[in-house]
Amino acid sequence: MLNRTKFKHSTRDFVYDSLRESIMDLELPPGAAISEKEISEELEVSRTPVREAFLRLKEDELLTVLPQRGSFVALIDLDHVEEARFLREQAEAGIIRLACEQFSDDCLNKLEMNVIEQKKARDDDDENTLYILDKEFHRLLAEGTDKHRVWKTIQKMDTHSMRLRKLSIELKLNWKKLVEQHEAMVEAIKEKNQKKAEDLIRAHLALLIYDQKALKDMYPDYFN
Amino acid sequence: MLNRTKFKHSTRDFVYDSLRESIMDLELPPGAAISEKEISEELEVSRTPVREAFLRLKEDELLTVLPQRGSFVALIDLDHVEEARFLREQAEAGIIRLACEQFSDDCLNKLEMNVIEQKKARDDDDENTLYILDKEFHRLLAEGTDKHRVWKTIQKMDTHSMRLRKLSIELKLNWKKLVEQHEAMVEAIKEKNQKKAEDLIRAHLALLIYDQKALKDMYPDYFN
DNA sequence: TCTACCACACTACCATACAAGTATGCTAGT
DNA sequence: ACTAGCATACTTGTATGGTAGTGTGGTAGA
Repeated sequence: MLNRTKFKHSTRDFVYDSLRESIMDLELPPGAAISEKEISEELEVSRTPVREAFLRLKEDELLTVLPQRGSFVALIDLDHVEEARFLREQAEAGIIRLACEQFSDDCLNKLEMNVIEQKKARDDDDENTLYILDKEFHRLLAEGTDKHRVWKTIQKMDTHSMRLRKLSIELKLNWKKLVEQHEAMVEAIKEKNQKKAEDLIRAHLALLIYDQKALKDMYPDYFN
Repeated sequence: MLNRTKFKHSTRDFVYDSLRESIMDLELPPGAAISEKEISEELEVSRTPVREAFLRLKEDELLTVLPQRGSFVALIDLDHVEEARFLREQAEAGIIRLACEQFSDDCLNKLEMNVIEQKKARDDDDENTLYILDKEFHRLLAEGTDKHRVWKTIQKMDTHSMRLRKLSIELKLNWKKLVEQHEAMVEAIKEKNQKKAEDLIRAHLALLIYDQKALKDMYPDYFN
């Protein structure tokens, strides 16, 4: 559980971050009923900031609010997952083409450093670090091409997909291949080979389509 | 001014829609200071739904909230405008490629009907209708490829761009060319020619980069 | 005249009270 | 036994009071 005092932000943000984290960790599973009052007592704040956090989560499609009835953690929507993946693929394809044109040496360096760390983590079988570095790699691409908001938008849509992934504990991503792909992308950017870079990143993101059907059979109550 | 009774939705939505419309129409110009109390008195509702509407507008980057100081209509951010256009271009390029693969006859019909109406409006010099039909055309592409959320996301990012456009009263879009492009796109989809369709829509969206510098010089206070 | 300080008005933030809609289970009547 | 209907305990929606932080203008003092 998060600690309120750790946040320099508002109570509202504290509640929002707490709930979002709980939902993402599936500590609050899809379909779970939560009420403003219950959460406010649990976090020892009043209903107002809780309510405001609820509204934000509703905007994020992470909470379904039924007036006078109750609020429920949103079920995982596979259409949502696919749309998020689709938008991400299109956006990142465009971003990496831009990167080939305008990436600064500084940005390129950061990217290369990141890949080096990825290799290290891969050799250490440190999947957690790899997960973080992978995310960071794509963020660097977006930041380096001045597409901060695009990145934020993509991340915001990626929530259902992230929960799906969390669901699949046994999911064994092929990290070796992922790291190689990242390395190849950096090469393509250095060569300013737009076509190659775009093809690489599209293939890369296609790997994120893992077996949804099996998961849906295993946890039918979590899907809509 | 909107009328509250027209809304079957909540007071919160009424306030949100009212404010959003005012901001988009530049009735509330960029930089304008508004307060919860002021709006609540104006719309004759309590501060709570106003506050909740403020928070949503903040999420949309349409309102800058400074705690204990005040809330201000967000200045137009040209970086924001470009990022929105960029994301839209990437997304719609992907969508139209999909449309070439999987568009149903029904969707294609709707699209053709839309273009016919566009031609009529063009011949009548009815720019307002053309504006709506243009928007509808792109929405049909997204809906027909089951990318409703992608469309919603793009629209949500398009707010700064829409205000910029509103600012340029004298902006004379070349509707004749736009309609022809739309027609050509439908042709490309019918031919299932992905490359042609994609090239067309990218060129189409590039037309939306109009003279930002002149506008910024004309209304320096509206930009950041 | 200039400056330091303070009172005041204003803000958004949070807590709480009340209103209104909904689901559920008990009870009275058949 | 069964059902209609109401009491009740929930829910979210709205209203309002109080708190703490911020900017400003006036004033007292040098």
